[in-house]
Amino acid sequence: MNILIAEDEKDIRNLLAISLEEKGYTVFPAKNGAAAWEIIKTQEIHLAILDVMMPELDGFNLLRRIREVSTLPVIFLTARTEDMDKVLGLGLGADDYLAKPFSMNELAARVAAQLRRNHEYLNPKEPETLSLQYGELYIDKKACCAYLSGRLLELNPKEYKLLVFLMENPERVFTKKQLYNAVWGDDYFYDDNTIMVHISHLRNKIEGDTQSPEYIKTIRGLGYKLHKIGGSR
Amino acid sequence: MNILIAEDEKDIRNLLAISLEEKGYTVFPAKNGAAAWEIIKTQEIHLAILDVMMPELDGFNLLRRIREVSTLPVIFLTARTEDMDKVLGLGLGADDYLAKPFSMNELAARVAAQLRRNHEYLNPKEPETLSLQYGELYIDKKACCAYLSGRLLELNPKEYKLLVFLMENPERVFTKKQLYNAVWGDDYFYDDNTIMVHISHLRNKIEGDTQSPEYIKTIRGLGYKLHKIGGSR
DNA sequence: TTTTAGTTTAAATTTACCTTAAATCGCCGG
DNA sequence: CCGGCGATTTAAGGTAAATTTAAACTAAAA
Repeated sequence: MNILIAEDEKDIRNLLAISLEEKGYTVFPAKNGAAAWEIIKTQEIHLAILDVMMPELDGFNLLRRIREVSTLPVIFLTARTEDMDKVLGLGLGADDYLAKPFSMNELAARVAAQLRRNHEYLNPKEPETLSLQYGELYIDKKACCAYLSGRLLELNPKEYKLLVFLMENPERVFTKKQLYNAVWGDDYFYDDNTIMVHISHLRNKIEGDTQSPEYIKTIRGLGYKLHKIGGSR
Repeated sequence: MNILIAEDEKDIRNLLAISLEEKGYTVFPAKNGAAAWEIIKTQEIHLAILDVMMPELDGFNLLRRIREVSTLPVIFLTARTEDMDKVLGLGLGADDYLAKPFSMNELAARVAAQLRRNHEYLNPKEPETLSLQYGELYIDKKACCAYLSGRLLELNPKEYKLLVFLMENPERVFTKKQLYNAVWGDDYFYDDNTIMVHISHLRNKIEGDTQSPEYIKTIRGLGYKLHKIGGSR
């Protein structure tokens, strides 16, 4: 895995580089945004760590440029909380951010999380299962159709995606945010309520009794999961 | 939180000790590496601040020795930049470093960051176990389900988190405050009673006889622990 | 015995969730 | 460019469950 580090302070840059190399990553250090951009154009980079404030080309504008051509995962570093708000506010598509001072453990964890996430995204589930089944539910992915007890369900696109995602990962609890991420693709305009309404709609179409759902279970305080068939509770 | 300070210069050592004690930490000062090592072996230390140059046993070798037995967070202090490079170059696993002279605020921030980080999950090296087992208790973290003797337990979110935390650290005594921080997060207003009530609820669900609990033991004056199976008291 | 620490229960409060309806968005045809 | 339609989001009110508070009780230490 190749990681780009754009950071103007030498000590921090070295600390980051060495720590990440220890973890087995290949590191490409850059001392300003312009140098970073050169590296991105010429190397295959899998994740970028950008300082917000840098000479030549600052983190914001570098990210903007990156986003014009790719969805490379980007983690922002910043010393000031106002910058943080700005990162979020601009909605430029930073995948994560970290306030200085931070610990190497923390950074390493975030890096691993981003790479893992991106990896899952790039290699979504084994050689494409084209149909899914769970109890009386059946999905034909080629035709994008869902059936309940052999009868076609009229699902809207979001409802369909939600159901597919849950059926691909049965028994596993997802937070609303995770579901939003999986179905909508990002989490910038995320709102709890949206997910809840869609879950409600979906239940109305697949559950016999929405009061005690057979398929989509609520795990209070956590999220939802596709529930084991025949299980209690 | 217990912090070890290994620093040979008396003035600096005292300054550090006093400042950190002011912030509410318990400080264990040592005037050389050998003394520090004795403290580490006998006390429960949560973070170590090591000077690089010390008589008897220098910071590098002390860290090496520490790393053979634990993942204790370590912050290095050094006056010379060459030492800094050495800290990094050796890849010994220092979590952070600080160049002298430094501000107390800076150090306090780094200390807090390390402790926070370490507290979030006590075993950052473990590749997160997805299931936990202890006696007749079993937890499936992916599905967020707890079972007793194969039967599903209906736990509330806080009860669930509490049980997970205890099962991830069996045999270790936690104060009520530590448990509270682990489950609720550090920055909520803490109240003894809350923890006690939740422990009570949890016991009602997992203990056959709440009068002589088999799993969650009370250690009077200290806190609670997940008790060794079959052990007495 | 007195004091302190822990347990338990029930009531009060807060939070999270569900549902419905209305508002908004985005696309297609006229 | 406009109107209409389906899909999606926002908003509000209701409800149930989880959490906290409070108080009475019990056991252990001093």
